[in-house]
Amino acid sequence: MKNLANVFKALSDESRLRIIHILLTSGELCVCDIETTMGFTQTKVSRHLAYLKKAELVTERRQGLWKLYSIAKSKNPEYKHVLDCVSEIVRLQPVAQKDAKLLTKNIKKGCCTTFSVVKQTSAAAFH
Amino acid sequence: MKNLANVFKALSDESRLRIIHILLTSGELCVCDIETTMGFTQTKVSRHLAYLKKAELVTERRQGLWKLYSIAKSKNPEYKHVLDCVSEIVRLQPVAQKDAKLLTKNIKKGCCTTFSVVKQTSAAAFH
DNA sequence: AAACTATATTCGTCTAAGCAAATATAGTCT
DNA sequence: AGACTATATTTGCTTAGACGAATATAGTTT
Repeated sequence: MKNLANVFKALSDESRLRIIHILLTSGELCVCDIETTMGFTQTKVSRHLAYLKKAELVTERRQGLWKLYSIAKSKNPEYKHVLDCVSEIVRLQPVAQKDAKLLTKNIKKGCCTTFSVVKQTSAAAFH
Repeated sequence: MKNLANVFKALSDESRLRIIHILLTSGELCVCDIETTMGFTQTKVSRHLAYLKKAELVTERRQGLWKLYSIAKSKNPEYKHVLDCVSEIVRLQPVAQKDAKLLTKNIKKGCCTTFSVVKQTSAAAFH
């Protein structure tokens, strides 16, 4: 129960809801992509991601110099259900739609240029 | 979006989740029933109910000396959906099941004796 | 090794919110 | 009106958390 309360606490902040939304729509992102998309400072994004990770809503993997964050797959189907509800709601919010647009624009022009290269290289390496 | 964050903030406390759960299972309760069921002080229950009311998760109506609280019907179907998910999850928590047992016991033996009478009388008055 | 880059953590400050004890309010009953 | 009862609010205290600025860490490149 306490755990459930903690999950909601993690969701009780507009910045974190927006981060969750863009991670849901994009799959996986590095910190600086989130920074530029949301117009937040590095500290702020990093702190919120740490909070989400602690609540086990998000996981991270290292890719060279970058850390790639994505939505955590919960073992608990109930939590997954809640997360789905949340994303349904968040998706409809005006700020979230603005974020989504900015995100695709950033990705198209390669906001994280250096990383894009790495990404392609490493993706190629898997084949 | 801020509103959504506020809803989650209201859900981010174990005491409030328990209150929501017993309101979901019981329909409508006065403050002292919640007090005795949960073993909380009057101040504590009242404060949390005020918080839930502010978040529009709960409504209240006066019945003589008592105030009866119940889960608010949201106009927004999305929120209702979230609430449903929440109750599904909360229902499975051990504390919630203990609460549920205590609640039925309290209601059976008429924890709010004076009110039970009023309730019957007023119920009778409707026919 | 040293410079560099992406991300994390610490520090100092401010606000929100949790709690119990005490007090206030609003209905009810005599 | 005055005693009484259920609920709400205030007070004083303590802790969590949000923020930016500064600093630390860890991996990379030369």
